[in-house]
Amino acid sequence: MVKNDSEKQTEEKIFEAAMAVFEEKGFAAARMQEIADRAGINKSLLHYYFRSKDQLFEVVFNKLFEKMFSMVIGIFMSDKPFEEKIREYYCEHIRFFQQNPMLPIFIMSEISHNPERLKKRFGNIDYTKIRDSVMGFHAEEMSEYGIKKEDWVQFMITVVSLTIFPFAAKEIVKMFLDQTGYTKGFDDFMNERKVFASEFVINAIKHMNKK
Amino acid sequence: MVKNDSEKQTEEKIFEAAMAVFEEKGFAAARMQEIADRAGINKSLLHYYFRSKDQLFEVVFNKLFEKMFSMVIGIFMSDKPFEEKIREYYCEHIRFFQQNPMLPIFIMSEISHNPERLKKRFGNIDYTKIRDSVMGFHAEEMSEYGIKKEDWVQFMITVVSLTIFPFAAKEIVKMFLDQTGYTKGFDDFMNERKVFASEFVINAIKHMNKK
DNA sequence: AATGAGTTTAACCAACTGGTCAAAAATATA
DNA sequence: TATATTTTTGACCAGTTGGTTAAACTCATT
Repeated sequence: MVKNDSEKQTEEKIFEAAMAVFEEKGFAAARMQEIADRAGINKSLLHYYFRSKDQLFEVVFNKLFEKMFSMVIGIFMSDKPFEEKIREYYCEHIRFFQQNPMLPIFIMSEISHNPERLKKRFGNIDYTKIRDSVMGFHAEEMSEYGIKKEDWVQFMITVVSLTIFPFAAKEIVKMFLDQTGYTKGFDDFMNERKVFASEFVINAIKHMNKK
Repeated sequence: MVKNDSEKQTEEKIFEAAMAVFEEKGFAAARMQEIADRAGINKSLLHYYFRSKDQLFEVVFNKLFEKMFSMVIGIFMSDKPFEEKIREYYCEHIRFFQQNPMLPIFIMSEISHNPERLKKRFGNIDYTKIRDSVMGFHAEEMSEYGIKKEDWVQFMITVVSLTIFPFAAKEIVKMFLDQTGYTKGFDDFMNERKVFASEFVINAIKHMNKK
């Protein structure tokens, strides 16, 4: 099978349309016809390039999961000083999700409705290396800040929660902002959150051993 | 129309089955036939009691949203000392979601896929009273802990994030626990989180004004 | 120009899905 | 018991959905 330019173009068009529709509607509510329409091609062509809806979804899901995953664990892979790292992370992290606001809810929703997909994805990959590098790397800082080793995962989940949740619950937060008379919009709120979350986390860990 | 016992029984059976199916599958993937099966009745009977799928879903959604909402803002309505309040909140909050693990992702997913539902629900309700009582009530504590008034919403979102996110991303967290060699299960992790989250938040706010 | 492999399309299909309806069963009313 | 009312059911329907297929089109190679 010789892949020429036009094929790659078509496949990409389909893939991008599929990403958009799946992310927007979720698997169950997504329609193959709509994907075809947005890609500007015939519906049969979807099945020509990707055999079935499930198969197309799987490719899309893996791509988007990778996108999200690498962003989320990015912080724990950098080698800057801890506090600087935190500030920089929240800054980048929030900026990224401002451009991909539906990504968190899409990933979480699809996984919770079909956990097998996650297991299938991660079953054959060995994350020992990443884990060790991440955990080993931060060992000094952990003890320096008084975070016990067994609380390491708690801490990571905590850091991540502060940005992902507001995006996942974006509409609820927006309503809340309205109700409380916040005049600026969601984006401004999240921009302010870059600083708030950083300072909050840094304050918390600075005094963990001074209980 | 005289409502006798059997009617109420049937209606309730339908309602509970609908709650279960909708919460488990989400609106788009939920099937009226499955709801009927779980309720142990004929499918036509669904339409007899609740005209359409949309209507049945709306009732279920409102019920579940109320359930979640009252739990989430519960903390901000109590009159105990701040730190005690925080500890108690995380304890109850996590215990509650351990019994309703799908609730957060269901609410967030459905709202993000159909924000109009939220607006419809809250459009005609005046939350000024709640807002004022909550915000007015905590005014002293806010200043005492050095939380600026404009950061109040940031703080609330932060507190709530720490428990809701791990449940919404339950499967991902579980995978993460496996990967990092955490031998105990998700429930144990969340039990430990009751303490971790409390101390984390308390540490953070204790030193907010001592920057 | 003829060939042939890869690409795109229109027409079509079987299964599913929410929803209807008239009849039957159950229950209340007289 | 006879009648009216409400509850429950099975059969059915129209629209939708993922997927198939055979024919048509494109285009490089000969």
